Amino acid sequence: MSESEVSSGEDFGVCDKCRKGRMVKKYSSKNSQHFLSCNTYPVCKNTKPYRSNSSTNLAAAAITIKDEFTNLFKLNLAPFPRKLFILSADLRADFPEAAFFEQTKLVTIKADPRLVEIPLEIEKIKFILYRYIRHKFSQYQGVAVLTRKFTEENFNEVVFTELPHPTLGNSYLEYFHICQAFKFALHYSDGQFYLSVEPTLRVVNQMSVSQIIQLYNKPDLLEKLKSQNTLSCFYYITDSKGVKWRRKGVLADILKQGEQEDGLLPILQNDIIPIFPIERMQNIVNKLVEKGKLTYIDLNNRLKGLTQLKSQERLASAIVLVNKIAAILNGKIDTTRVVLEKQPVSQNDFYKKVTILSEPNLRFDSIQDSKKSIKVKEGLVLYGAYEKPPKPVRILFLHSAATTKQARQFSLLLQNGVDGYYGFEKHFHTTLEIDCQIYEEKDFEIFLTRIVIGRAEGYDVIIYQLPADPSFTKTKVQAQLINGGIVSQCVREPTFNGPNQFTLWNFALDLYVKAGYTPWTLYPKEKLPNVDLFIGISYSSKKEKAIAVSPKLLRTLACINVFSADGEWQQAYYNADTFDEEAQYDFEKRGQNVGKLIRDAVLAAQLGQPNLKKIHIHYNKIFSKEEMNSVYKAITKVIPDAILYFVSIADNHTVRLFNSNNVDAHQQRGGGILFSDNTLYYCTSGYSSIKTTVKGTPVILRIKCHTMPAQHDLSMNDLAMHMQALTKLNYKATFPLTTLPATVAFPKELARTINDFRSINQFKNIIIDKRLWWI
DNA sequence: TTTGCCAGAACTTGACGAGG
DNA sequence: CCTCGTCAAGTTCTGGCAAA
Repeated sequence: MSESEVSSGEDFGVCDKCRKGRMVKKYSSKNSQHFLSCNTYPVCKNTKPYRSNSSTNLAAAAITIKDEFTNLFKLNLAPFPRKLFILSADLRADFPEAAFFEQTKLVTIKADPRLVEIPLEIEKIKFILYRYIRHKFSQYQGVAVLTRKFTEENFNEVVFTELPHPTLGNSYLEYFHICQAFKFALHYSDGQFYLSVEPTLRVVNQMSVSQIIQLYNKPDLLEKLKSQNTLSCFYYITDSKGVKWRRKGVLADILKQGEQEDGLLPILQNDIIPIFPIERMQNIVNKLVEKGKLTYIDLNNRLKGLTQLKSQERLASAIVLVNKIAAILNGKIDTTRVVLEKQPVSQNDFYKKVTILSEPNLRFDSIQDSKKSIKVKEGLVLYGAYEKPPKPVRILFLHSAATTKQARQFSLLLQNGVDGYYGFEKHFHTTLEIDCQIYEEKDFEIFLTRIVIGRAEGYDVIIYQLPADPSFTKTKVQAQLINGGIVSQCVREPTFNGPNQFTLWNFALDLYVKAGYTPWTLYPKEKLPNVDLFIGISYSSKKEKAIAVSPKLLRTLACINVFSADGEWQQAYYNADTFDEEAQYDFEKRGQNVGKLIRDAVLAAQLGQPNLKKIHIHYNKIFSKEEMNSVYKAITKVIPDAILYFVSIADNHTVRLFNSNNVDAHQQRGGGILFSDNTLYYCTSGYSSIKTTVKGTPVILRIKCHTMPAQHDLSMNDLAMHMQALTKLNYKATFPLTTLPATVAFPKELARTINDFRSINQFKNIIIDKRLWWI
């Protein structure tokens, strides 16, 4: 070491050589680089290369961003394609740029008299662009195209191996390649294409073959590979155009071709990238540690810490990636110039922005409408529940003999409260009576049967602790009880063993709701605009658990309605339909069934609300045309002038919203953007006046709406208000809000529960009105 | 199975094209 | 017409943490 080193004073942990000194960052003027060295120098001469932690890189990459922005980046096409053409096979050679469309329909943007013209469709152009981007990536040197799951060769994701991870930093790269992968999606809004970039962490163990040989300390890789039956490898091949392609199945190829005459493998060693599962990586690390080759890294632990990227980091990663993509992408698809802007799009750039909506009030008394609050717990504490039943809620608590003490204690706490939970009566204005009953393990079955036969006379809800025998599952017991008309709540021993106030709160609310009472409703004076009735539907599919040779795929359609009587909102009706290949309902004919089911819901709602007209149907997926037509047909039979709003609500897309003015650049609850006349991105789960903690980056909802008939007093702002309100109707927890509105969350759960019952052959048509028995 | 919210992984379906 | 592979998109499961 020369004298020209300058210590920066930063600490980089204990020296792994002498275990006495600390590693510090120093600057060498000789090679103008930073490096790490032990501060006991010259006693200990340990040095390490200094790799700048990526967070600083990312900060530098974070270009100036506007107040409110998204993870969308403008993709400009100039001139904007006006026409699309089909490229026939015999003309392929004349259009080399179109070669990458080979696996799909051959479509090119270039105009040429020899080409067959097809109508312009945005979806088609999006498809072409998507292909183009992937194609470009695969050509770019230094960019490895990896797969979504690292065991197959899909060209779905692109990984920049040289990019360090913001949290792990570079040091990790010495032993594993921590790859920053991302998902991207193309969007089209108002004449403009956007690319959304979502970074996701992928850990891949990529080692060159020479490293493997070193690792196993054996030169005979071939033999080694032969013994690794499950080893899954990628390798690169170079095609005639000099393009590097990633291919799977190196093992098969090697075994097929064998060693070549010169003793070399048929594939260059450096082109092989073996991929191990994490468990295996961990073993390798352990071995290296034993050999003293590296300090121990608890990979799983490190990964756990990485699972939640805050908005700021997430966006910074995205920007780094977009810069890379832009460098690769900017160019031409024939005559159309493609340019990706590196600046994230501001929310103002969209056709319309949804400003933060105020938090709707909830009503906590069915008689006096002055008893309102925006917070659930506050409202319950101050005013009690919406319904205040005159008779006590009666519970039967079944528990094992071993947990008698804890169960009794739990019951007392539920009744009398602890910390911030003040007891059942204080909050719901109804007493809670709990009878504890001990069961012997071997008698549980008999016990259960006896309760079902007796119809649990005198009890509103049964709480049960599952016996140790694993054949009794929650699903099984719940099904048996509900088939006998008994509403139940399962509880685990750790839950009632020393519960905290939150547990008690949620549990008490659960009992109150399951006993059949409404804890709160929306505030009637803040009537939701343009809606008379909400209906939520959801499908669930699940493989039958039967031992049968070919288990059937079970599908269930559940339907909930939430309707208004004089502006007050409550869940009031549910129904579920099951599909069976042979039986009454065939999934293939779901288009018809969904119509029938929703018509029933409308008829039920009409009893309390004769002048139904505007009906919103919420769904977690995209509606098919068939479904919409079927529903429209069925409902207009009952209400000829009905206006239907088909609202699909998705939370599994790649678009995120940010706001640089907030902590971590998160988007608050209540904000959103209008993407088009009928598409809204809206945040329901960020920080708000009633939510003080947020983890990771808030997931936002994508709300698409179609109306039938196509007439329009449709305002997406109204839909945003609906979401804001409906996310507060979750009667499962006193947590003030949920991401998904109750209209979607409840049917989802109902459909799943019923499917669970069906998968163990415990399904009957359950008719228990006005009880949310499945939550 | 107190709950929900972020995550990731593994799985499935449905649409579609290629090829027999 | 059928089968199979590919790809996009959806579902289900699990973990860790915090909730007023």
